Amino acid sequence: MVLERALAILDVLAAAGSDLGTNEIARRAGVNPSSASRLLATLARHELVRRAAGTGRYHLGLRLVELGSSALSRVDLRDLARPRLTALMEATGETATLSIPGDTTAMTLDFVQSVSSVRSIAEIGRPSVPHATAIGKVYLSYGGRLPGAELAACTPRTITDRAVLDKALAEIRERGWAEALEEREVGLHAIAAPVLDANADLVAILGLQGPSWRFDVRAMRAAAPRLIEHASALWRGPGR
Amino acid sequence: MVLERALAILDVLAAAGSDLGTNEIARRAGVNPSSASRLLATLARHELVRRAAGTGRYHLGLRLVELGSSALSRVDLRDLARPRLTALMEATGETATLSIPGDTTAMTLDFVQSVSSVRSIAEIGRPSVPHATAIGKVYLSYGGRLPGAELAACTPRTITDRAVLDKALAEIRERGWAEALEEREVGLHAIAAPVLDANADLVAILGLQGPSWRFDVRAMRAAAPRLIEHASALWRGPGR
DNA sequence: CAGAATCTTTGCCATTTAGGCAATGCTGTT
DNA sequence: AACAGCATTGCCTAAATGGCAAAGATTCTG
Repeated sequence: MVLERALAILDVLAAAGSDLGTNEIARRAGVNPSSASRLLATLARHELVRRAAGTGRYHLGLRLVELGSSALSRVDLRDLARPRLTALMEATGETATLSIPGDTTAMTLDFVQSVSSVRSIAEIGRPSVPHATAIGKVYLSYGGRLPGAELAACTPRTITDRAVLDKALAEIRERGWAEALEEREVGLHAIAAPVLDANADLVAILGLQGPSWRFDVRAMRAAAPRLIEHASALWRGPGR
Repeated sequence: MVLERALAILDVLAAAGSDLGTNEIARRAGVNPSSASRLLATLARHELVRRAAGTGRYHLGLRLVELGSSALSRVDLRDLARPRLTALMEATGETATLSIPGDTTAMTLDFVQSVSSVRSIAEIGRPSVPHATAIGKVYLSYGGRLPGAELAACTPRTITDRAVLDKALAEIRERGWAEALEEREVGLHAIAAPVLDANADLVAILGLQGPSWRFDVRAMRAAAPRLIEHASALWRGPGR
């Protein structure tokens, strides 16, 4: 039970943009201030959180950077995928991403940013919105479960109907790649393709994303075969 | 108490190179297997750890990547330092690093890798050995505390005598930069300089490192003024 | 292929520990 | 200067924990 609370506190701090005080944390995490105080003291002792020198407010600690980095480094997939991400970015001019499936969503592991001055941003450690992104739809198509029943609308074009989504997922399985047209963010287009292992289990997802005016439907369709090629080659990749 | 155990488990998993089973984790973390089993179940529920599909063994989970990334992003110092790291790397040809001080050591936040084929490796989220690295010595010189009394020898050239170290630290404070000559790793030379805020508190550390045959004492001395310049300019940097 | 040896999980129970309340000491604001 | 909000600490009860032991599952070995 204490773990849950500690986790809630960490989540609150992760979600907060700025440093927070004990009471504020307690309120947002739904725990008693006294519990928060004690938990924070323990967390601080292990540097999972850190209090700012002057204000006494808390933010996430460096130990988490260490643990996160350790969780990342386990996945040597990144080393294998790096050259492919670069190749994809150079071929299309758009940002290429590598994600891996988790229990509830897929998460960005690595990316190669577009060199264009107008580029779409990617961030390591950012989870996908399963039903509203190309990566997320690949995740759902190949075994990912959708926890909640309701589909939140991120933009006017987000798929919010379960039946429509299921149909799209089936299509993706057939075609081998997914697209998302301004479904998570207005002005952002993306495609994604699964990396499957010998058992046809989903081990990773390659994605491409760019501004909708440049990375339009034609560009997406044109890039898809190359994306699929790299994705399917990734598993067989060097040494594996 | 449960938090400590959970942390111990995470540490074990972070340290382990490969996935581990419940018993093995319990043994290494010094907890009862039954406790480990229950703790792991809780941790897995929150995706702090994840069990491999086939084997049932555990490794660190993606949530940690998210939290670590969140802890990192808080520090917009990276954005400020990026161009300086690049400039330093281009001027010297060696790997430039940005670290920030924690409670017990300094940690690498960002780096720009040398373009030379022979380059020294850097890694985000790696803590410094305080007494055996240039970065660590800057950390100690400007307020960092040294927890343990004993100084472990990483190489034959590591400073293991407390008095010698104290003298070196005093010198660093005077001179404004630190050096490490194969003290953490044979064949690796490094220098580092503090980034101080208005109160002369240590907010970050810039470092340069390279192979000893190329980044020799002369090259280090030559690079030092430029490093100091960037480090002291960083705090005043754009917008701040 | 069978027996053995681990490994993993779960029920059980005494003990420890956590969590809420309330009180105290602080900090910063009007 | 008074006050409101914040952070911390005793205290006590209730609940979660951790060790033991046993059962189920899996793997190794002969």
